[in-house]
Amino acid sequence: MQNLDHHAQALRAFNRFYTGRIGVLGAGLLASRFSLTESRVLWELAHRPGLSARDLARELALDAGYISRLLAGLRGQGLVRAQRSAQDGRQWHLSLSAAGRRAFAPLDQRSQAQARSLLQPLSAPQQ
Amino acid sequence: MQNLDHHAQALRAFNRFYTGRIGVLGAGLLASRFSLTESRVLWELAHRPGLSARDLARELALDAGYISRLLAGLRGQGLVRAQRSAQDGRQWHLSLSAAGRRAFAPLDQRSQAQARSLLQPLSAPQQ
DNA sequence: CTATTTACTTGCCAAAAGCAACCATTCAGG
DNA sequence: CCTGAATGGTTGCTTTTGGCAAGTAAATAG
Repeated sequence: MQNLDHHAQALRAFNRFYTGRIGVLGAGLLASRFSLTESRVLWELAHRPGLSARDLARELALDAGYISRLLAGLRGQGLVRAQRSAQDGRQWHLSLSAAGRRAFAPLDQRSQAQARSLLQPLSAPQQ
Repeated sequence: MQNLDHHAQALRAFNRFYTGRIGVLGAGLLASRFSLTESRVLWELAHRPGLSARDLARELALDAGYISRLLAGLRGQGLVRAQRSAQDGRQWHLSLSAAGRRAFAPLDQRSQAQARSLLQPLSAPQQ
């Protein structure tokens, strides 16, 4: 199921898990209308606008084709905007639209609220 | 499909995501013959023999039907044993066979121990 | 200018997992 | 003791998730 050449990225992802970003995402997700992976995409775009599809694929360790479809869906809902890169016409700089930010913001806030209780026990030695 | 189960579904998805990270990390080790969820099942049975299918479904936040199929597969491979409960003829007490322990031991040592410690804090506060 | 690489798309497919209907067993109330 | 509801598990079916490979357009190396 997973690709061997994603190894370095997987490690980065794991690091992010420890720094709390993934935990933050996960906590707030518990009331959203987005799928888990959609939320991960939205989170990335909310916090790092301008990423390309390929950046997302690497960052989230997902298949490029799958990302492409996800993004098509989010664009279709008017949540994500893409503008073609001036430097490289193959790339599209992605960002949340105003509607996307509106839709994602509550999710992110809920995340913050629960982040501590979720992440704190992680650092403690057991339980 | 809406309100009642949304929370549970999200939790399931989050759990998979959570463990998915760990799986990606230890991909080299875990990639062997077991899927991530199979590994979780094996871990539970390795450390808490005697659980029922329903216990597993709750513990791992997975669908009962899915668990049923997973277990059928593991039983079919001779890795898991089931004996009908004397107190309740509907239940089956599950445990690893000798072959199951042999097959799971290496995985357990490498990756699964930390997977468990990471998962632990999640189940209590979120549930 | 051509060949190759890169970013993304799309068709196809497999695995993962949920849902609902079902059977067998247990259990609770009359 | 019955009967109906709850519970544990199984099975048919479907959706979701995500990978792979082939294709297109754009960039870049030679």
